[in-house]
Amino acid sequence: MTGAESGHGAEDLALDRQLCFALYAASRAVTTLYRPVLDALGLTYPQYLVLLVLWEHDDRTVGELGKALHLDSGTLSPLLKRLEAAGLVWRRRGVDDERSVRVGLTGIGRALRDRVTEMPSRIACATGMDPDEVAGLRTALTRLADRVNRTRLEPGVILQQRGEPT
Amino acid sequence: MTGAESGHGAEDLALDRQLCFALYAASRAVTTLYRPVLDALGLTYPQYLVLLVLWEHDDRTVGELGKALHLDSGTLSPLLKRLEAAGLVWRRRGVDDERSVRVGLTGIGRALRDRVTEMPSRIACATGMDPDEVAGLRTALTRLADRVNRTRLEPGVILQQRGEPT
DNA sequence: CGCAGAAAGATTGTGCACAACTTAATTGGA
DNA sequence: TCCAATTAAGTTGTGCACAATCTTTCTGCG
Repeated sequence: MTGAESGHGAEDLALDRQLCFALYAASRAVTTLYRPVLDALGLTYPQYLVLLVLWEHDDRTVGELGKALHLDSGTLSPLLKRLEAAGLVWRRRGVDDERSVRVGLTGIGRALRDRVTEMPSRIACATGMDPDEVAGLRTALTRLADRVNRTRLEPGVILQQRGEPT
Repeated sequence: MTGAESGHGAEDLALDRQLCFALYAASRAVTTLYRPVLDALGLTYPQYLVLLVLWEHDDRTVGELGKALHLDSGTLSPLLKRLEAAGLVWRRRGVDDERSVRVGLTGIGRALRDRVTEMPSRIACATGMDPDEVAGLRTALTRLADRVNRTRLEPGVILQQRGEPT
């Protein structure tokens, strides 16, 4: 004991002990890994994620894209405009509901898929983990995100919310 | 088999199978978890990370902070200016080397530490994971980031680099 | 019908990340 | 000694993230 300690949480604030920093650093590292490949395709990483969603299922609203990616229109609207300007997607107002905007792939956008089909295996190789490890880590992260997204911390108190939608 | 498949990577491009997206989503989810608490302190999440480093070891150069956080001066310079403007840190040119800028905590910056000592346990609680799980995930992420940071993907070829500094 | 409230996107403003470039200080030879 | 190369920060420009706000459209209910 070197001096006054408050009795808890004394040295748990070390950067290397924070799960949050490990997540933040790993996420940026993996994004950096994608960068040279995506640069060659004229894509940013978030743009690539949008294309992943559209390659799975075309012609979706901005809101549906946002739900899949956990992004709001403040992020997606300008991003989609850039994808449209690049000729990869089209955007048009919904016919039945003029409030919504539907987004879909152009021929160029659809064709781009063939240029990234090897990315997952290349990334997997770069991680140095075997497929089971990767799947396990992915599952753990997804469960963590799901759990955390149902929790709100008040500035002074811990609150758990929304165990079920009732 | 529904049609022509290139023989590999056919449907591995589903968003929910991407480790990169799980990382990206989990990282943003945890940052969002911190936000209300940090907002009350007038801090952003990257600013909080800088303070974590300084609370561990005061009076460091911008480069040292960058190495700890994997951030460059383009990110840190304006961030540190804002922390300085908020009265939490000081900045001054190095005495021996006028190129470097040393950064340290003010009394206010140091005192702020007492207001976040409970964050790690609150976050741990919000994750719904026991301490061993959290530690295991943190270790896996750190190893992943280390491994990935030693790898460069060429637009068409996989290159492994820097096994050891020789 | 008429209108209050809700819903879907778009816009605005702040603060990262990161690449590319600039400036200033230092270092290491020839 | 001198100067080319290196190093440390800072600056500039682009593109996310996200909060707050705004506009347009739709829905429900009197």
